[in-house]
Amino acid sequence: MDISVDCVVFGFDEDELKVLLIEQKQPDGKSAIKLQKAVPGDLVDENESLDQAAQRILLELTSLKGIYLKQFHAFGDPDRVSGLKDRDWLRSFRTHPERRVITIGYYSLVKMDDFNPQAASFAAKAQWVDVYKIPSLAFDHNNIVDQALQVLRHELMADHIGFELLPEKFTLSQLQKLYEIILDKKLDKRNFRKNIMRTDTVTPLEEKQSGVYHKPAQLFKVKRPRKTT
Amino acid sequence: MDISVDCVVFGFDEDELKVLLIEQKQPDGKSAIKLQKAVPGDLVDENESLDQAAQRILLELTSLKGIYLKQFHAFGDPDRVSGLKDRDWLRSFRTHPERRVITIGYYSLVKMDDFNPQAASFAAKAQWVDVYKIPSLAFDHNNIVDQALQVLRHELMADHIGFELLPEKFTLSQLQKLYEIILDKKLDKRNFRKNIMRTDTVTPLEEKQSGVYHKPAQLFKVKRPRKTT
DNA sequence: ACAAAAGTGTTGGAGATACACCCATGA
DNA sequence: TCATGGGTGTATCTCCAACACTTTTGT
Repeated sequence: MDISVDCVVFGFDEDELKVLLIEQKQPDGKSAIKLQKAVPGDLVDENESLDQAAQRILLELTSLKGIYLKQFHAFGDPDRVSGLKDRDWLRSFRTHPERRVITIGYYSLVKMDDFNPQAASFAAKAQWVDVYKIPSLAFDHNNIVDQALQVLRHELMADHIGFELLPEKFTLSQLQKLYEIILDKKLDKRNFRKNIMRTDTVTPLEEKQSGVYHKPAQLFKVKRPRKTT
Repeated sequence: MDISVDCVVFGFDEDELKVLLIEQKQPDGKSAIKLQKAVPGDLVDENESLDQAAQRILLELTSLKGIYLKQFHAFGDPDRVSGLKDRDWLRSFRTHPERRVITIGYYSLVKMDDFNPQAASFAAKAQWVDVYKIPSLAFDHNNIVDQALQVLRHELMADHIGFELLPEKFTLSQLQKLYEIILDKKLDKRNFRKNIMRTDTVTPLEEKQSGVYHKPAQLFKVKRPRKTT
């Protein structure tokens, strides 16, 4: 049996919660394979831990280190790879195409700001897709993304990890919008601010927004160093 | 690489929260191997899902079906099997002793009442151990048990799964004691009862305790059918 | 009658919710 | 000066914590 790791990478662009999807790689020489979109993932190497494998995948794809990354579930149905297109792809791409693959799901939070500069280098193979408009994906990846989103919602409330998706400097309105989009419901502005302040994870900078067409907002940064798994 | 499933089986005996431990099997013919205690587990078969593997292990060991069972974490450090004794055991017992093994951790809740009748058949190889007095275990099983306990505490509060550890009929005092032992802190009797009643998961039976040396307690049963994963 | 656990309500404080107006800026 | 989002406080209610005495049974 083979073990792989799949990473559901979340990003946020002021307006939408996004997931990073790749096109499956085109096997050399063959071109008759129908490619599908998928979540980035790879087989675990002989000498790396699961966490390391997830980091490696993320690093190869985004050139970013020290990103929030967390294991959330193992997917091991014998028929999780059952689609015809999935099997075609495996046959032309894997050294052991018939081997069963069990995958460990990770989810990851990246600041799209840090990310975009690098985008050109892999733009052809990776793209951000609105989490609420995900197309049909390879293997059982739709299921994996769904579960990742559930876990993200839960951990957002429990551990206030939302900052991981925002730039270093952010306004409370941006933060609130992030919460609203992830949780998919509206929040009260005053109560939201009280709550965030009470968690004591955020400090105001000596700096305000500029160049906006309305009263400029106070900028904040995260207080405590953030966890990286 | 091989995949195994390990089950941390919790039980409750009115007084202590217990974990089911087995002695590692003695390989035929060889007797120089030092055996250690471990959590029950086995390699995943070619055609079963992870959940099925966990159920199979539990069934073989306890003859019980329909038990609460939940995946909680994958353990995949390349050196999670590093002890000398662990390697000795693998060498004499596994067909591919040097293969790396990644294990998926499950935890399970059983009613020790249902369980005890069968005990004789495997008493030699399995035993209940107080979760707060666990000896040194094989592989990384101490770590696995610790994490299972953390998850159990969390899910007890979130989903009120405590009933799974009690007999069909139970008193509120038993239930409270269970919570106190799992959470490792005392609870207020009146507040506890209010809380449980508010969850609306429990109904009184037309029956009371008997044969006790004090005021007999009302017996309750679970209201909603319990989940089995 | 006594020992042992069962059962039962109230009060005070903290946290959650609901809600509306003035402010600073760029156009 | 106007349009736009930024920023702020209070009243109410619900939830949680603290706390002590009476009841029923077996011995």
